Amino acid sequence: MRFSRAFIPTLREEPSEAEVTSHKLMLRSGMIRLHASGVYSYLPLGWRVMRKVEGIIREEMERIGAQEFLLPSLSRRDLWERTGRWEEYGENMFRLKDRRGADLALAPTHEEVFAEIASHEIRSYRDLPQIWYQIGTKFRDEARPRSGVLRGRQFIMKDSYSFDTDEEGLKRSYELHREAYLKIFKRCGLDVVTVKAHSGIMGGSESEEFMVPSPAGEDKLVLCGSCGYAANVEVAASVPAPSGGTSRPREKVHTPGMRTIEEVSGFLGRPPSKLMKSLIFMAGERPVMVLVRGDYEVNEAKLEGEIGPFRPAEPEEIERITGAPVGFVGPVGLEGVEILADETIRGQVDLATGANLEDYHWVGLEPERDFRVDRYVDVRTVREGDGCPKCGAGLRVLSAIEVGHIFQLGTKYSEALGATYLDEKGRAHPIVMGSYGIGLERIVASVIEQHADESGIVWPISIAPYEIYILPVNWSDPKTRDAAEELYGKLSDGHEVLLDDRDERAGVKFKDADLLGIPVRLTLGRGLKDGKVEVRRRKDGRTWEVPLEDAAGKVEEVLEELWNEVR
RNA sequence: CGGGGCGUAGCGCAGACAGGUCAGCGCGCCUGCUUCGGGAGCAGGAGGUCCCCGGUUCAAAUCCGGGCGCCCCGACCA
Repeated sequence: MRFSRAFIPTLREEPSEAEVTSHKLMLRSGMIRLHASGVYSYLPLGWRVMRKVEGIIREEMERIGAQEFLLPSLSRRDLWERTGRWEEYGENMFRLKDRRGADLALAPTHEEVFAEIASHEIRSYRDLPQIWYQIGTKFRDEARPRSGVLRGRQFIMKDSYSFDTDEEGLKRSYELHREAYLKIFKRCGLDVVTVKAHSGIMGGSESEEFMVPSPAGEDKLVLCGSCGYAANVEVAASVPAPSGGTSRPREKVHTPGMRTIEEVSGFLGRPPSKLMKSLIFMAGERPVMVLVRGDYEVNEAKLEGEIGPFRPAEPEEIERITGAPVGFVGPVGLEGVEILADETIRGQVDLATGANLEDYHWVGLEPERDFRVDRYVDVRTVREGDGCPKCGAGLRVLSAIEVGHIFQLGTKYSEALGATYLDEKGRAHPIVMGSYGIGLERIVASVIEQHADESGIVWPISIAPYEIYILPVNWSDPKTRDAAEELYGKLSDGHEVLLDDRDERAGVKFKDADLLGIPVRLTLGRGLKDGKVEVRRRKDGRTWEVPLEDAAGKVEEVLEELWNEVR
């Protein structure tokens, strides 16, 4: 491609709308433009990268025997009602009506649609297993799109679905995906961490996420540096830091206006770890009190696992249930409400919490001695420095981007949609399903987050929009031009080459070349009078002066090394 | 959905909380000359419904009301 004819609208200044590195660079390099909040147009350069990623994914999916489909984005209401997700997805699903008033959704994912096909077409155990996939557009009306392409309302995903006769088969399909995913990320030049995850609205048992550590990420990842334990903070366990204290009789103290942990802690002169948070949640109509040590937060994903869907109680409800206003509630003497205590409360002495009386707190509390605990559970959010649940070493908490998620769904969808098969004895069983997703633009953005410097993007060779950037310093000089044209012709046979034939100053070309992040640059400039050209590697700036006639060979050599890094 | 910020030329911004002499700056774009290995210099030039609608006023980018859009924090989220 000749730069003079290419549509690559680079920006020399940072667009004010962008915050994170990948977003800024994707705009500046002319990969994308905003169309609406969370909705982007892919310009040629950006689309080239997306297609490279798509190609890698497709190869690895085909390698595990997956077959490509293309399913519709418009989806019938009744299908989603049969699995309960028409309701469950709520505001996050784009909905529309056709001219007859029939309800349709823009599909946010395709479990239902694939499962429905399976329900119609798969009849016998002989038809199984199957792995089906597609690469297509998903729609989710996110409450807050952000970080450019990282959380969009319209995005491209590779989603696949496995269909097996039993759990054992599911595990095999799941493992195939896990390995394929690791290859895909490796080939895209991404370092990922695999973590245990929360299944959420997808349902099912086992689920793992593929995370790219990055400050731009929205997820929190818990990592043990010594044994390798890794989990999403939504499900991570830990050994809490000890809090000490000595047993004493309980005592009611006057704490006028002291409601928050900070206020009570300061007023009573005791650390938050010697306080106890007493929180009221509503699981449907049923109130539940949750107790957790004052220096920890309740983890909503974990709590949902214990009590099902819930919401925090309203202030009026809290007062009705405990007789005290928010900030002064506690478990002592509380009847008719289930009391769950986080493990951080077990065996504690001298805790302080609300006395169910305005302006009063208890101190010196001990669980079971002073208040009832119906169940001990793990519902706290892990903190940096907590002990690893496996080896006890200190845990780290990092931000990360979720680039892939794999689920062992089981029979949730097949049962709801009647997707069954007949076994050898003619008995019907629900098909056992798995579902597996990779976000394409998240891969692209993550790669930029991991591979960029002050000057711009540093593409891994495998997904670079072009492999070689030929930079003739002075395009109006005939000798330079001839040499550039010759190399362009030679290298274009087998490679994707961008020839900067613009009549621009050298500085402009260098800046653009760095910004675009093409892995290998070939500069034709002052050395040319001695028959020399310069080969430069984008990632580390290493350069080689070589005779013009050896240039193509040297480029091939550098490219080969770059390819070796992503194989 | 709560909180905050913003919307003026293609991009980045000033002007507004003192209404008029306020349609501005830098970059980019076009023309010419010079320059030519890290976002050139000089000269000339094009380009704007000041987000939209309504109101106040002799007069509105500026004040008031309503709306739309974008970004950030939080809630939310496979």
